[in-house]
Amino acid sequence: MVTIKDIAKKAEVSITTVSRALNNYYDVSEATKKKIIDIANEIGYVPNRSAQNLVKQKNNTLAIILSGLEKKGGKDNIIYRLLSGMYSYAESVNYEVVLYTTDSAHQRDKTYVQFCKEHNIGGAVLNGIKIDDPYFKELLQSDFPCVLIDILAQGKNVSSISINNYEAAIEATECLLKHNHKNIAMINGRREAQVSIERYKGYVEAMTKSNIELKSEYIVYADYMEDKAYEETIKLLSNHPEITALFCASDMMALGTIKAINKLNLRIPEDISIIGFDNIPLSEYMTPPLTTVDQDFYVMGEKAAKQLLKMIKKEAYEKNYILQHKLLERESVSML
Amino acid sequence: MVTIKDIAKKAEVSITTVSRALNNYYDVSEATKKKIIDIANEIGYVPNRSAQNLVKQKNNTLAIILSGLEKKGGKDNIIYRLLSGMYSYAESVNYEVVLYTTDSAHQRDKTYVQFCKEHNIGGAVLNGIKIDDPYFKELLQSDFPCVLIDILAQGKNVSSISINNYEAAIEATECLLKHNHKNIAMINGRREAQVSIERYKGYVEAMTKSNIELKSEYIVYADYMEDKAYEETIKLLSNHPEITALFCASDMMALGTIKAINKLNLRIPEDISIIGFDNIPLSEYMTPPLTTVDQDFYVMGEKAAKQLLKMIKKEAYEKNYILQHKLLERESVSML
DNA sequence: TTGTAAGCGTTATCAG
DNA sequence: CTGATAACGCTTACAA
Repeated sequence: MVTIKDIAKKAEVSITTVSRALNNYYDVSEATKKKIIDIANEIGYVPNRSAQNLVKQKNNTLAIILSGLEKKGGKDNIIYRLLSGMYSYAESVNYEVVLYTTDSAHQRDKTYVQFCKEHNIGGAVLNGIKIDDPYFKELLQSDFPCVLIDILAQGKNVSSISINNYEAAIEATECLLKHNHKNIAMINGRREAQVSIERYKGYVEAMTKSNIELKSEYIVYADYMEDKAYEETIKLLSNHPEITALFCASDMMALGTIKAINKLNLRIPEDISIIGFDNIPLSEYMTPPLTTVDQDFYVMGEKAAKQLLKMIKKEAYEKNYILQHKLLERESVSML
Repeated sequence: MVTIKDIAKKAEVSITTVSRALNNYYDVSEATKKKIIDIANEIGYVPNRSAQNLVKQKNNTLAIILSGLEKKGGKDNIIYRLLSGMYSYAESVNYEVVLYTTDSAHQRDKTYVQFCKEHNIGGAVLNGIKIDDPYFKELLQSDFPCVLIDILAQGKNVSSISINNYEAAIEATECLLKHNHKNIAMINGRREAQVSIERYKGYVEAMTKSNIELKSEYIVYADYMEDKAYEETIKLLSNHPEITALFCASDMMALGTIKAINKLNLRIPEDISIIGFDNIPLSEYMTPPLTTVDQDFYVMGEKAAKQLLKMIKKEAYEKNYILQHKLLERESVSML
């Protein structure tokens, strides 16, 4: 390994001078600076991050904590887009990103806080974490800056980023309403998840505003899972053949729902209209192309990193940042 | 920050003893060990990775070097699956994974070798790197262990992992042949890419074995890009209406091809049969579901990490590891 | 403009 | 079984 010592020896100066030259300090003569840099390049010197991080008590790295990188997951491309956006911004400000998952945490029995301390993390972006995860709570109580995706922030060093799920759900439901549907069911995600609650509220609001009586049997929960949505839809439509439209709280669930509808020999959108949420890449390739609410996860990742940096640098930041969403009307909804 | 010093003070022992107790050395009494561990937990001690890495001259981390995390990319889910597999294995052996991209490299003007040295990387898995990338060449010549995805290994500390692209292409082409197609065109990737070359050879072999004359006009290159495949297909089918089947070297290109076929008012598979490559999540949801060659990128990522670890530990490893592929016959190919 | 020396948190060597 | 002490590669007062 080539170290500044080697450079110092070769340049016949002290390691201090080398360090200063390499870090572009003001108080070193042009001549020596040039000599040192030349030698450094010549012998292929690369600074040792561990040593740097040890001595400077901080470390230009951000963590992204995810619920898991699953073998079968990733179909929705959400994590990929979040990650890309985050990397892109982090890179532009010379930060690095490390990834940690709840799986690893529980497998290694290392809490998020431990992970962050160990790696001298500046702050973390969290996605897909369940709010009752004890490690999550611990992290929020620590004073690591955290940006939560899709969960409203509470706590002193915490901020959040999401779209306005309530409004988006209203728009989605109203789209169905506008097409004269009245018996509209909702395939929701998880009862406890904030996004699900918001989307449910939006659905309720739109229905109520149109003076349509709510039926609790029309609301089912499928944990954002394709398979479960399939099963729930089969049950739902078998028991309630009067239903003509379905609002799914995620495109992944819409996928399962569509399978169920096909299985029941019903047609989309002739018999059943369907609207999704997220705009996953698949959605535009489905038959028919899925009408859905677009969320730009790439931008969300970027913003999250940006937000985190502000928090780290103690600059002003928005506690709950709202991103624009967009209803994409494709072909899975038809007039009744 | 809580350090071993703090623990030492509280336990009234030396830091040496603390270190030994925490690292579970044999030569420390049960009593003191317990005391130390209790105190460590009590005051929330977390080891400092930078310090550990500095003193132990190695670092349990692996790099994955990718061609880029693009805003619009990731639709094929390949990187996600590779990453998941790699993380999964790395985790099981207590290694960490850091990610680096060619984008960052060129943007920051930091070569892969520099990145690896800086981070004290044990070895790297590379995917999607162009073989004429100078940083890539430099890395191969350094003695960092490298595992290449889809590029045959040459060099002393380099190994590779891929499916048998030649065989797979034969199977794919034969599938078309078996359905009585003769005018079979190929939408290939990049002329210089090894996988493209192998797949091309397989196509040629299958065609030749069936005594079908090869036509160079039937081979087009679309850089693995959806849009380009669209354009090339339009041109190809317009100029050669006798073509009845298309072998696409990737599902992403098949996507573009399908769009083109629809645009030309032809039907799949009645007018044109089509076969893809990769088995991306989208492929089974297309209309009709795409017949394609399945590659298990999750397992590929796992194996790559496993291979890398063997190399790092100087154990025996296979120079070119071949993974199983599988032809998935769905509904985009029909009998002529 | 340059050098000396201390120190970051940890592990490892060696002596007791 | 335990403790001084050096060392890892680097930055940063402070001194010259």
